[in-house]
Parts: sequence; C-alpha cells; structure tokens
Amino acid sequence: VNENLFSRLSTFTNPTSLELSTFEDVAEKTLTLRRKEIIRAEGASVNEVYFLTEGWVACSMNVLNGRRQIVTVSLPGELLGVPSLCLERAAVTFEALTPVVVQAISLDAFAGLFTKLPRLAFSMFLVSQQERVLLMERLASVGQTKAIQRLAAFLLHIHERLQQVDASVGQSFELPLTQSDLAEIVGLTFVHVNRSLRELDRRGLIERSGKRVTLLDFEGLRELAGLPSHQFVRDPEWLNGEAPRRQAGIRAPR
Amino acid sequence: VNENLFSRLSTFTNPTSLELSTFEDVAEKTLTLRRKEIIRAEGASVNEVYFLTEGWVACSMNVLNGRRQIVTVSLPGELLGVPSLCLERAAVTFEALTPVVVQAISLDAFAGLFTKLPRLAFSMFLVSQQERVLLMERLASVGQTKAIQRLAAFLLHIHERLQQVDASVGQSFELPLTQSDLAEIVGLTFVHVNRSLRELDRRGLIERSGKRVTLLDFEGLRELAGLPSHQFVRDPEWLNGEAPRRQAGIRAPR
DNA sequence: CGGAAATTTGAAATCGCTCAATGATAGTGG
DNA sequence: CCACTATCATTGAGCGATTTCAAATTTCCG
Repeated sequence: VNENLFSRLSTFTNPTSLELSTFEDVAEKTLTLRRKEIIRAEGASVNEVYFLTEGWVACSMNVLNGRRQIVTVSLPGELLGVPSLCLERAAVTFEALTPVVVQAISLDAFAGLFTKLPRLAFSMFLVSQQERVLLMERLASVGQTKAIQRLAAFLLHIHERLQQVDASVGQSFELPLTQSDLAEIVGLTFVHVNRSLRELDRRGLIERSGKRVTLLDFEGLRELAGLPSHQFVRDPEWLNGEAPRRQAGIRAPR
Repeated sequence: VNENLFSRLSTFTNPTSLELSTFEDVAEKTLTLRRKEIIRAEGASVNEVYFLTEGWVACSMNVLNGRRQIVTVSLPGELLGVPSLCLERAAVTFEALTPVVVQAISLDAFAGLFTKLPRLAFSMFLVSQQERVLLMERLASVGQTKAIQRLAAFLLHIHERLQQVDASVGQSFELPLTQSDLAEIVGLTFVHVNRSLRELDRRGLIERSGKRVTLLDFEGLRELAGLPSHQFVRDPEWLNGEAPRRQAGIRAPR
C-alpha cells in the first residue's frame, strides 16, 4: 500500500532525495486512528498539518441544518489541513474512514520547509492548484448534474486517484464508504444514493458486492458524468525558466 | 474603484514596496474588454495568468449537457488563471461580466516572481488556500442547502468580498449579474432563482431595484445561509518563525 | 423608438426527499 | 460459536422542491 507514498508530491516535478528526506524529517509525531475517529474537528485551533500515510480520510464541513458536506476524500500521500493554514480555526473536520496513520507537522516546520526547499514549495503550490481544479469539478458536478451523473463522476474520480497511489488497481477496487458517506459527498440523501447506485448497476455501468466496486464501462461512465477531462502538466518548462536566477529567503518586511 | 487594488495580496501579510513594485512590473500587456467578452476560454493553452484591475469576471466550467457552472466570480485585485497553472489546457472560461481591464502575466514572469519574492510567494500560497476554503463553502452550500439558502449565502459572500475591495460599500451594492448568472453560480435554473429572490424580498431580508441589491437583515441572512463563518489569519507568527533562516532559490534537481 | 435581453408568472412534470419499514451484514460480549 | 446489537442497504409510498415549457412584461441598449 505504501509503495508510492510521495506520488502526490511528485505529480508535477521529481523531488530530489534531499527534498524527500527533509520532508520526512519534519514529521513530529505519528498518530494512529481507528475508523470513525476524528483527527481534527472543525473549529479547532490550527497548530499543525498532517501527512496521511495510511488509510482514507473524509474532510467535511458542517452546515447549520445538521447536514454536512464531505468536501474531499483524502488518500495516502496527501497533506491534510493545508487550506486551514489561512484560518484562525480549522474549516473542516478530518474523520478516519478506515484505520488511519498520519504524521503531524507543526506550522513552524511546515513554513520552514517552504523556505529551505523552494522547489518543493512550488510543487506544493501546484498541488494546491490541482486541488482547486478538483473542487471546481466537484462543484460543477453537484451544481449542474443529476444524481446518477454525480455518482458516476465521483466513482471515476476516486478510481483515478486510487490508481495514482497504487498502480496495481484495475477496474475493481474497495470503496470504504457507506452510502451515507457517498450522499454527503455528492449532495444527496442516502436513500437516493441507493437508488442511483442500483440504476448504475442496472445499466451495466458498474457492479457492486459489499464494499467492492467494479467499473464495467469507463466510456459510458465518463459520458454520463459529463465533466471535462483535465490533463495535468508534468515538469513544466517555465518552472525552470527565470526561476533559478536569484536567491532569497522568506523574510519580514522592514 | 482602484483604491485598494492590492487588498488581495495584502490579506495575509503586508507586502513591501519592493514586492508591490516588482509585482506591478511583471504585467506584459493590458487587455480591455467589454461585457460578455471572453478573456480566455476553457481548453485554451495555458500561457499566462491575469491580474484583474477593473470589473467583474465570471469563471465557469462547462458540463456536457450544455449547462455550465460558474465556479468563481472575480473582483478587482484578484489573479485569474492560477489554478490552471497545473494543467495543459485551461479548466475554466473567463468572461467579462462588466467592462474589464486585466494585465496579462507570462508564466515565466510569474514563476520568476515566486523566486525573487518568496514572501510574496507565500502570500499567494495562502491566498490559494483561502480560495480552496471558499470553494469548499460553495460546495457545502450547493450540496446541502435549499435554493433560498444558497442565494442568501452567495449574496453575503459577494458583499463581504466587495467590502474588501472597496471599504465604502454599505449594505447596498450593484450586482452586475443576471438571474441566469446567479443560477449558474448556485446550481439552479434562472426561473427558480427568480422565485427564490422574490421570496427573500418577501421575507424582508433583501431589497432589489434593477441591479442594485440591499441586504436588509444580515443576521437573518446568515442564519438562513447556515454556513460556518471563517476568520482569516493576519500575519501569522509561524510565518516568521523558522522561515528566514536560510536562503535558497527554486532550482532544478541535478 | 425598436429589438433584444432580462424578469416575472403560471401550470404541469420530474427529481429527489421524507418517513417508515424490512433485510442484510458485521462486530461484540458471553 | 452464537445471540445480540448496531450499522448499513434496500424498498415503497407520498410529498415537496425544483425543473421544464410557455407566455407575458419589463428593462436595457443602440
């Protein structure tokens, strides 16, 4: 499972061994959690970010009517809590969907990374932009498409991300989410998620047994989902263009 | 209107005059557009980012069924096109909602900024995190709340951002969006947006005349919207903690 | 002033939600 | 290993929110 833990940091550039080892060194403590345990709740003070090394995590935001939106599902190799860096109090709750292992990184250490390894910093910047694009896609899916399309879009999305962590994933994979979780992801009730999943089943697009899902017809699913496909850059040449000319550190203004 | 053009870059730290002047220098050409004109379309190759100096811009993503989602509305002082930096082809279309002026910044120049002014870079990093939080809020609103609540949430949101650009904005402001635009923002049809706006009217929460909107009852609107309120950090101490110790540039791995 | 775009309104159809009940599955303690 | 319990999945029926289609008004702009 651990085979490609840094795939996320390597999405846009190849990190040097120095970069990777420095990154590994900033971890201060390792936390192990069981399913349903909370890593950090919405509203908690922002003292650290987390590097997810094992398991799945739901990142959710509560709405006053008692409902909640799962805004992201995080997989091994991802950083948790980066968006809340700009806030006094955390915006989202991190809940373990499976047994989970995370490494806590203090804000000082994280900011230090940013200065010591500016190229890694730029990688993290690009990863954040990728997350923005993915959030936009989710918003487009939830805002503009029907139940069955939203589910198709999410299944394709999570399958693709799973493949990046573990290249051995085929068309079939374990989805450790209840139908309630799915409902909170795609903005529906769990009853309607149930009916829509069976409809995907009936149409021969997917197959389910227990928590295992098989995507039978990728083309059909993509067409149904209706979202544009996005090709991510790899080592863009402009990154190495003007970039290396000067040296500087992050420094307060006079 | 132009009074606080750099409010966005100054959200988290106070930029030095060097930082601001360097930032201003990277602009390569100035584009002036009329309402409805496209600055850059979804799918176009990613050659530049844009600094919006005047007017409102809708950032939208198309879905196959012919509908589209407006994922962001940008106001003066904001950068356009940063998320698409991680893509081969642009993810969103930028369309002028009013007469607009933008400055184009080449990717090389932008990457150069990142290296020359790492503190400004970190500011931009934090602005990106803020955008992620705002997108999550929008997703929660669209995914989990009813039509009237989504509109309340959006009106509060845009009012708050407007105030940051122009402190003189009171409870009343010009909203240069059609009801179709609003529909594409909150994930409804324009017919239902119309009915929901009149319902907000009827309840005495807002008042409309032409494009001018007055928010009559902020407390009521906030309660209705049902979203958590988020307080953004200002000059966080961890930013100056470990950060200034080293000097480095963005550099390719060996 | 004329035409196009935007807003408003009505009526019917559809989608998704709520409430309620039944079955299936997995985990727990004895 | 089994009984017990909680959680999860499934199904039905009726209701409510939102969409769709269609048409009338109003506003905006040249």
